[in-house]
Amino acid sequence: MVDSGIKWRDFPNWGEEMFIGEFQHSIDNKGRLIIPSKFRDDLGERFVLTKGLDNCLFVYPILEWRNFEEKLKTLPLTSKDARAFVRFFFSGATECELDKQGRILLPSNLREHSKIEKDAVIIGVSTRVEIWSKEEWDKYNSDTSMGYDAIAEKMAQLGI
Amino acid sequence: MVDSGIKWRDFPNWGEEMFIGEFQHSIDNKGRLIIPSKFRDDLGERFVLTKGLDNCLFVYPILEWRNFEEKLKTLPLTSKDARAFVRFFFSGATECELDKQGRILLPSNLREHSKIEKDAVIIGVSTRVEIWSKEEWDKYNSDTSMGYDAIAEKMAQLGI
DNA sequence: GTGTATAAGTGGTTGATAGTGGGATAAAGT
DNA sequence: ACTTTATCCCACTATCAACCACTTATACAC
Repeated sequence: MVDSGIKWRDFPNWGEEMFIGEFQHSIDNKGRLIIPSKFRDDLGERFVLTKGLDNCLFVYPILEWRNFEEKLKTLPLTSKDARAFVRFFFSGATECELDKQGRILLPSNLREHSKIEKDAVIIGVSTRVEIWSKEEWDKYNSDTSMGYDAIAEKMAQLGI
Repeated sequence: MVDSGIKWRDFPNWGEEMFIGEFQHSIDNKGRLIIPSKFRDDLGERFVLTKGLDNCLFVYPILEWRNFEEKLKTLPLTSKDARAFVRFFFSGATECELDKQGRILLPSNLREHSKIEKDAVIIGVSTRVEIWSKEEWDKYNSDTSMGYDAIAEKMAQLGI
């Protein structure tokens, strides 16, 4: 087989990327945040950052986002809830690009939403990456930390 | 990542413009408002500005507006609500153009409708752009912000 | 282990562009 | 004609993106 020079990872979200792991980085004084190198290939050159649930930020590869967009577009303009839902995600989204050092610039509205002051935690969650303020992440983990028994029970319920 | 020369726009499903993001600008003393540069290309030189729902203004690229018009036309003339809905959008509509610095002049009836005094928030919402008074946007977000549980539920419904 | 090479992470500088304000000019309304 | 409103153009400033230099961490050979 001739090597075209094109690798599967040149197609963001092509294969079965799965984001895993937890990384800690801090925001520099210009609002830039490093994306861990483990995630860079699978996110691609450009990806979408949006407001997420529980005060974190979601990072989606472009194709994943387009998929999401298409679904949002089908919601009716006449429903008040739908308008709020759609506004939340679209207004909270930014397309971003890595600089040559593998960083992105966090827009101020997203920084506010995620309450990130200085230290951030970046975690891989299956098809997306999430960005948390360290404080919020710690709080979340202590608040919702189920004991291992509880986790095991939940897993059993889900048939794992 | 190695640049394979393959760009995202080479993929199908690129075409349609999608507005995303949140920007904040103020109206100058001549009543002019900056349209964020990210939106300018997709809006084109001339576009349609009209009254929107929830006390904001809608901005549609010409093509999207025609689309929207077609949908409005299909509404039954026999329904009182439908007639009001149609009048609302048509009567508020103005075609406008950017000046060379990328600004528009807000007609006074629309300025009144949106209650914009000084600070405005411009957000991308899928196929349209919305213009809010900062006060109204903040109020909207605190009043109607759906809880994360509600958002999560909606996401689940959409299969995201 | 130690030393070296490579990659990842950090910080600052600079040039380009977007945003902002205002004066001059033109068009429109009275 | 005169006032008002809108458009054009220029100058200034803030912000962002590209670039460069350096430090720290990781991988690998010996």
